[in-house]
Amino acid sequence: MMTWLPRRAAGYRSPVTTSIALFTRDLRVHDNPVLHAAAAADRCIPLFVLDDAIVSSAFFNANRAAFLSDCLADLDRSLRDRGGELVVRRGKLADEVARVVRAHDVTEIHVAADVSRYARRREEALEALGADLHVHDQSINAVPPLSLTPSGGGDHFAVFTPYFRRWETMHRRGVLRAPGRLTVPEISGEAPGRLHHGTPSPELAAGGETVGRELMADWVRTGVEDYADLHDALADDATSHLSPHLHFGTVSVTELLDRAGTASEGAQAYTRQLAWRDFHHQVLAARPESATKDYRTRNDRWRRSDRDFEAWRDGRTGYPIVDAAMRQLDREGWMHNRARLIVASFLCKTLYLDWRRGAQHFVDLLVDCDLANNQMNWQWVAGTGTDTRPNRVHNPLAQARRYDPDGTYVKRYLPALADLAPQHVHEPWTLPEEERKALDYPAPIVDLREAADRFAAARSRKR
DNA sequence: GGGCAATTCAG
DNA sequence: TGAATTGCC
Repeated sequence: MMTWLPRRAAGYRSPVTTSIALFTRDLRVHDNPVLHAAAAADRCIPLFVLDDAIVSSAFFNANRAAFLSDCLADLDRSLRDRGGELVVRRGKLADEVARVVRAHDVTEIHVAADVSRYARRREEALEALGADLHVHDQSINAVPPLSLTPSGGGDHFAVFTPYFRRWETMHRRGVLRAPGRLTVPEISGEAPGRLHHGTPSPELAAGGETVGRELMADWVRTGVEDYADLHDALADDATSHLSPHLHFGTVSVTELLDRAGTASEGAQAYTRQLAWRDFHHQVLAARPESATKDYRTRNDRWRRSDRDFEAWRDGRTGYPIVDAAMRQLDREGWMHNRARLIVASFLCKTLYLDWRRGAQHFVDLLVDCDLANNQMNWQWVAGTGTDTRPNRVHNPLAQARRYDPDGTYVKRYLPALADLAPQHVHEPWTLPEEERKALDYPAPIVDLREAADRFAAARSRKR
């Protein structure tokens, strides 16, 4: 038998350093601590593993698969511009990384920190591969979950405002440059193919860092200053549309906060929204069971009506503001934030159906769907979350008149109502009999007065 | 400085 | 209504 030294035998030092930059939810070359550090090695392998565990989970969907495909293709182009490429593998993450480690004498693995159980296991598995593991600042939040606790004790904040006061005082790291040239060992040479995972929404936005950075640039230049005034105006759609980019890390939240600044009222309001994201992440990190269980139960005995749920899901409730929003979700894989609030409240408070069903439908369609934000916002609306006013009900008509006064938003997604005057568009049942019958639009499935009474009665009975 | 009541204020 | 902070001992 020939003498053969294991590569990682004690005392052995490879003459060259070879790193893996393992991309996770940071699919960008700018302001990426992982890539920045990994690129300092002699050779660097930018790697993304499409983990079977994620692809087969109930939290993956066709829209996120399509968006992710865009992200990987764009990342590959950016890396090729720098002399590198993106290596994409599919399978069990640790196995795939191990294969690359063995095949290319990898000496160091760089990855971003993350608090989810999945991510902690990933770290353990990477630790066992023999190369030095460098876990960098997490990229998902501006302030990492569980790094702030109330001064009076407790492992997390349960109310937003005191959290935000502390959040604002936290130091943020500086924004990192994209690496210049990369030296990647001879490896695969093939651009990542598209991932097929069902049919995406027809008007799904494109993904990728290039698109994300353009959106960010436009947003900080012309959008954010009006955010305070316009963020709830449904028809204007004057929100950033950056949520899927924040989810996949094609835009860095640290860079975004830096560039948005706090000069205008709009920038301050927007910063607050980004802090809500971190707030929800720290709630779910501390109470992971809140993804499926009431954070604070109100002992609701939710109705179980498939008929009502399906009418809501398919945009056939007879309330135009609700139905338009559900059509937007179907068409774009995205929904205006104010509309999310309205439809969620309609499901939980008006129809009195379980928030989990609604949350799961969002998970199934939203391109930006983030578990912590989705579940905790649903719980907030349902009154089982961190809202300190658990009985608050959003009246869909009041919301519609206030945030879509002339019905432009409703008409955009419900062409059947295109010719209605503003005073009828949100309540087509007020039209004269014949005109109403001529509309291809259903009658309301529920009476708001009765629904409010039902909710109040259910809540008072159970306290 | 720990523990408690009072106070403040919340998407 | 209840969480967080503040003020008091």
